[in-house]
Amino acid sequence: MSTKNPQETAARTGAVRKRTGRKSPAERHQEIRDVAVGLALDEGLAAITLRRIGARMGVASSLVAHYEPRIDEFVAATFARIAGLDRAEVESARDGASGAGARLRALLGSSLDTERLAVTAVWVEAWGLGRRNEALAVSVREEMDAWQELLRAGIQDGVDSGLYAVADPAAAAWQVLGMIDGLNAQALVRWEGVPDRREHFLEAVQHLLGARG
Amino acid sequence: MSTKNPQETAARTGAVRKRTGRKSPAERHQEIRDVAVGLALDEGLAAITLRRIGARMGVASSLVAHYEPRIDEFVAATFARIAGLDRAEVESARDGASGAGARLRALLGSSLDTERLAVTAVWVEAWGLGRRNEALAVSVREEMDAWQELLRAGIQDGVDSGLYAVADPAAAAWQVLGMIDGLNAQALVRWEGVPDRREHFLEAVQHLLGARG
DNA sequence: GACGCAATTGATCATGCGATCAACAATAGG
DNA sequence: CCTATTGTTGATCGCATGATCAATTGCGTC
Repeated sequence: MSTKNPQETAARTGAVRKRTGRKSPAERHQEIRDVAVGLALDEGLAAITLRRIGARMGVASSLVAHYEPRIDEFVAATFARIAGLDRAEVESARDGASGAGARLRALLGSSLDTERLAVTAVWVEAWGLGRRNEALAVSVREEMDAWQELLRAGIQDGVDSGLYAVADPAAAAWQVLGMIDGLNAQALVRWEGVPDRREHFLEAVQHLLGARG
Repeated sequence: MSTKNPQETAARTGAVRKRTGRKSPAERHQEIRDVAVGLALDEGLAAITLRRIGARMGVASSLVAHYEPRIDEFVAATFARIAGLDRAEVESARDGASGAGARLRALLGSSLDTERLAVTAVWVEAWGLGRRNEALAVSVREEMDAWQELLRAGIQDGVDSGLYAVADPAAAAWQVLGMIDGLNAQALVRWEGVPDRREHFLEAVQHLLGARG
């Protein structure tokens, strides 16, 4: 870039940027990313198209293409963003508790929160779409790894505290992750008629981890 | 139908039906259904389009449309067929064992069979597509209900035999189904690096059902 | 062996997709 | 104030989808 960023000049001159109209590249790019996240949460990953995003933000589809030239990778990036933010929320729920046992329970409990339904829908769609979008498949695997590590660390803490007796925390983490994904996917289709989801789940995990007492 | 079925006449006259060329409506319709199942297993539910099916069986897409006028319902029906056939296989595995405990183990074990990967892919895609295909969503719910009933009956048998102590077999069945779906979906993305899937799963279920001993 | 029913085809319409590019216009910098 | 940069548009291409329909042709029946 040989010219200075318009925003820098605006800041220097104290000019007020019009909210409508032309925006700085960084601003516009971020707006596109944000709109894509909202669109995916509202209508699914499949709704992420140049035209739908452009329409939602009142802009030509070609402008979206200008900032995101390869839609496949943009879909993958949007999935990663949604999954990452969601995971951060779950981590934050965990950090609200103290003690290895309570922390793991908070983690597991919030992972089954029905508020996460929209996110689960995105996950399920990503599993299916990953079949034909390699970039997305990569993002899905990375995000699953991150979740497994999150669970593994929580389980390991419990083992270190003498709460659990489990030979292979990593394997147990995969097992628990599978249960979380399955139960959430199930809730996506029928959230009714399956009482005590969390209760039974936590109990099953306790057994799985060989909880003492 | 005022005219007799061509096949009846062919049978009477002993004529040999040409494999290529014109076929009886029932024959053609069945062929279309079969091709759709194969296509979905090979390339996913999303591959079920008038043109893809027509191309695979060397026929005009309009002929497929003639027999299956609403593609959404045809996708739903194809999913139901795949899921139903798969479930029948799992039931058959169960019936190869005797005794409530062995039968349930056979059921659960075959449900995690890696040979079912293609079917799992169809399930995952159905969960996602069901969001915009109501007929498919209905089929998915029906098939999930059938699975839950399958598991519930197996668990109930165990309870009746005094093998398990579980207060609510129906709720336990949902729980186990969630675990099956989650672990299978997981295997779809990464079948490697997750050892002892079946082993740990069966163990977790034993605990969940309050197995004696 | 001719007739007529209906299985099958091919063409066509409207829609939506990603991608591309010349042209336009808003804005920063001199 | 004027110019150069560049954010932005609108048009267009090629492709795929579901749907529809008149025309064709294979085949059973009389």
